[in-house]
Amino acid sequence: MDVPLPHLDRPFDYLVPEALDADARPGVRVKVRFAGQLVDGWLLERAEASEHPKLAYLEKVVSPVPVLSPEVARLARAVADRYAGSLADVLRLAVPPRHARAEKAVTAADAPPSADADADADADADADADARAGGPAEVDPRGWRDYPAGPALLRALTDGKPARAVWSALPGEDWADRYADAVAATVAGGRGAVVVVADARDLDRLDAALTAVLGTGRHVRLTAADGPARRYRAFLTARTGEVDVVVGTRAAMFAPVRRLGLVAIWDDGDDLHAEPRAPYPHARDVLLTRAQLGDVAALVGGYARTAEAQLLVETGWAREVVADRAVVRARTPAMAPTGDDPQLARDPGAASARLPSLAWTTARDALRADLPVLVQVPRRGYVPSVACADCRAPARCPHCAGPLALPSAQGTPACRWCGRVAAAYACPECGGRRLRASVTGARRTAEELGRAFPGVPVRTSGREEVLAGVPGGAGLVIATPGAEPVAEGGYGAVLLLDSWALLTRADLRAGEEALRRWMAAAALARPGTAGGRVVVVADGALAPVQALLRWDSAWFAARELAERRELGFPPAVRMASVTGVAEAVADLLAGARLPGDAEVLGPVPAEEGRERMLVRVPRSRAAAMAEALHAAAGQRSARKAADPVRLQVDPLTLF
DNA sequence: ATAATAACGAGA
DNA sequence: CTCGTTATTATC
Repeated sequence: MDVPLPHLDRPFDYLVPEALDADARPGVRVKVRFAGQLVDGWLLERAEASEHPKLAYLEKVVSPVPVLSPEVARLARAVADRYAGSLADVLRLAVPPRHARAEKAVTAADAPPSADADADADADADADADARAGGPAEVDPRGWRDYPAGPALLRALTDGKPARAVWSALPGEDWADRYADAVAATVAGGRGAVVVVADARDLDRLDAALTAVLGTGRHVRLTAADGPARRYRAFLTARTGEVDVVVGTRAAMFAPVRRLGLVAIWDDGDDLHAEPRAPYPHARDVLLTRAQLGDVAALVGGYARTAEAQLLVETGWAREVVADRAVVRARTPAMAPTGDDPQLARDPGAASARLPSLAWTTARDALRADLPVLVQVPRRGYVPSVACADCRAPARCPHCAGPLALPSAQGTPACRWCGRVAAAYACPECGGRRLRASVTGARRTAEELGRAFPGVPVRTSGREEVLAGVPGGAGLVIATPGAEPVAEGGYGAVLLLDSWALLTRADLRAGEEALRRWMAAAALARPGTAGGRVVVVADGALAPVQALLRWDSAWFAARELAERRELGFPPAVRMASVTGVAEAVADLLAGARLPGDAEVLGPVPAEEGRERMLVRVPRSRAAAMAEALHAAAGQRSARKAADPVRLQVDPLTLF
């Protein structure tokens, strides 16, 4: 039933009229009379009989296309259960809104949707038989040879084995090519694949890599950004079994793929992988659930490793695929931190750009060698910098003249470049002591750096315009995190300027996120042996900085996970947040039959007028907690409690 | 939203 | 005890 009310989150039986008998197959959208009105629903299965005494008739079948595959139906139920949500909410995410014209186009071109699209088991058996007969040829492992476990992973994919890998990509790695290899290996074994990436740029890159390996017509891209018609069309192409490889952003995580053999996610730490609509599932977890339910291989990869991925490794659920230290060392650019740089601003050029001296000389040297330089700066609005409230002069660090910024509304201003706290700031222009927030984005930084290096072309890549790539040759590229273009031949230097802003965020994942962004940028530099250098403006003693310098995010993730175990934070435990007005939150928790070892923490203030409580249980109690919260939400919705409560399991931010 | 149903209380 | 009204709850 396509109603989000939690107390109606169960199947209902209907009679099928003679006229609809042929169309009324599992997976079709239907309309039924429910509580007096017509509502949308899903036909989950046909049955001979019903327990229910008086049944109503199905009103109509919206479309004879069984858009909901059995595998996805099962997955959606599991995801709803994990996230204390309703099946209807998950199905809304899993099946894109119907687009009649697109449907007509696909089903007309295709043979009418046949039942054997769902004959997954039989097809699997065939594929397995092929594999045993020594049929599918091994695909060339190419770059996977750099990782000792790589070739075996590809072999397992071709053999249709449910291998599970956590992959730490080397700097400079062409991850899209490696994912294309993994997909090709799966396809060679007669199975399909679903690959999820964070944004459109990553998708374009993966799409191109797949086209190079598989040719055209073997895969389809599925993303909400392509618009409703194209999205639905792509969805149907997969659903009808016309293609069995789907790549996309998180909208693709539920993509129906015939004979699914591999689910993969790239850069699972990117917060774009978290679905913002109820029940807020994370693409990584949806894909892993899918792998678990279906005997499907899973690949979780990134330059940086998340604590969640580390947990997969430590519990033995997945195997790590990492390069040997010698290979890592050979591929890593020369890295240097510049925390307390005594040389600061002595150089006239550095002074004009207000850059730490090491950053400036590194950039200068790369430009002289006719190599491009990447400068990573904070996203506009991400961390507001501050100006004098009286004369509007930008507030500068008394030590290094870097921009001051406020970590939060009530925080003390500190320098974004050297990290020093400016507790007793006084404006050098007018002596004012009050500060106001202002914004210094990538553009401003670009102007300043452009002046420091006259005659060098300056490009910016950020929110408004994201560059996919830049040519080799001397040039400055100013990019916000996640928008760094790939440089032909690699960057000669990468400067990471937003360390302070990243590291001081009051967030459980601040360190992990900083490392993730640094590694994503540093990965675009040439190896140290080819002159590539990375300067991170941060204290070299900090753990995330250490991890970057050694290119060892596995070490950092293990440390991070250990810390979260100690503190009792996800993913070491399962948490749920309950958000709403105070009475509603209290009401829901009072009605929830939580497992005995559940801890209720809070309240912490949330958006205006609301508060947030956290429920924490050991991972073994996760299902029971979700069930209890969902049931409690059901009780509330059944008695039409006025104030809504938002339930989030493993919310991305905890504070 | 709406209909069935339980609960309640006043009057016979 | 019955009838009429109101709260409750299930909705095929």
